[in-house]
Amino acid sequence: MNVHSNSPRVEDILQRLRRAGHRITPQRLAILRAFADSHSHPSVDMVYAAVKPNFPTTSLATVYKTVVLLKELGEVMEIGFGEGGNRYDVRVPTPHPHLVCTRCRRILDAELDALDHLTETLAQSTGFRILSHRVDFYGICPECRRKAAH
Amino acid sequence: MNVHSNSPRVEDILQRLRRAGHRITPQRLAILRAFADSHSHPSVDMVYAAVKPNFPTTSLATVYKTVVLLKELGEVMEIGFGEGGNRYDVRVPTPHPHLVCTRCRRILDAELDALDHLTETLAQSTGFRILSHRVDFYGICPECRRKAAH
DNA sequence: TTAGGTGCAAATCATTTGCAATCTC
DNA sequence: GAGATTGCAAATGATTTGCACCTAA
Repeated sequence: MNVHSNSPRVEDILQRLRRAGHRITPQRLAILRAFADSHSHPSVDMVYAAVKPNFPTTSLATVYKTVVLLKELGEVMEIGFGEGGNRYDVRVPTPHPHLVCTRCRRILDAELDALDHLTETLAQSTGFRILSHRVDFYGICPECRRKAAH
Repeated sequence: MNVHSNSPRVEDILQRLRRAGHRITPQRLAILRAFADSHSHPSVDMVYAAVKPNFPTTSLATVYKTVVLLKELGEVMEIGFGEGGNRYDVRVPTPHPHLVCTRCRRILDAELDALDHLTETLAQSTGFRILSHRVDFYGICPECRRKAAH
């Protein structure tokens, strides 16, 4: 992705930012691009590291503030991890299952059609009004398994 | 539960502590009891608060150190929460689904027989070796729903 | 022009750690 | 008595906040 074109997802967010009365600063644009370009689920530090080379004056605090803003607008979903900081999903900012490799720390999206049905069953049997979920599977990704086998 | 008898779960853990060469200090005993007595999934602060009245000299650091020890021994499972600290499960210290009330912060265990089958399907379709999971449903518990309806 | 945004540095909050004093085995 | 454990206080690491300066609209 070159520096002068935005992905549809970035344009999308930019539009909503403007509509909500927020300003498009060069820092924000760079942070948005870093988020959208990241095919994994980046941490704040990863985004910061990706932004700094193109925009050396950007501060970590600004990345954090931008993340807060994007969370408020629902454009980013936070996945809480104890170690090494939270990770974020800009591509699919709604609850969905993840596959987390505990070796390389990569996070992949997973398909699990059965989940909706499961949620409903659980709601009925417990009386809970279920509004959201967090479904993460931890293990070793195919790549790391291959490496481990020499 | 009075101060002089231990639940089977506490006796269980005490035995394994001794067997692993760890000492049974009064602080540890009090912390273990607080963990086991708590029918919800307590945070370190909750355990600390429960221990202090009976054992005023106990320090937070000791509670933390005991938690580390219990985690290492597999007697306690940590459930990571960003806000307000992690929560712990001593009763069922292996991965299982939870129902989390976002209003009263209560955490309940859930039954979900379908999960094992689901995990296996996911492992096959993705090539991941799945070793663990974290399945949490967030919502409003029956009690909080009742209160909300006057 | 002027609110909103940035960046520094200091403040938080949960958790960990170093270490001398104190206990359990 | 020896080595593990405690408890204080200081260190850590992620995140937040206060505030003077800056800049997009």
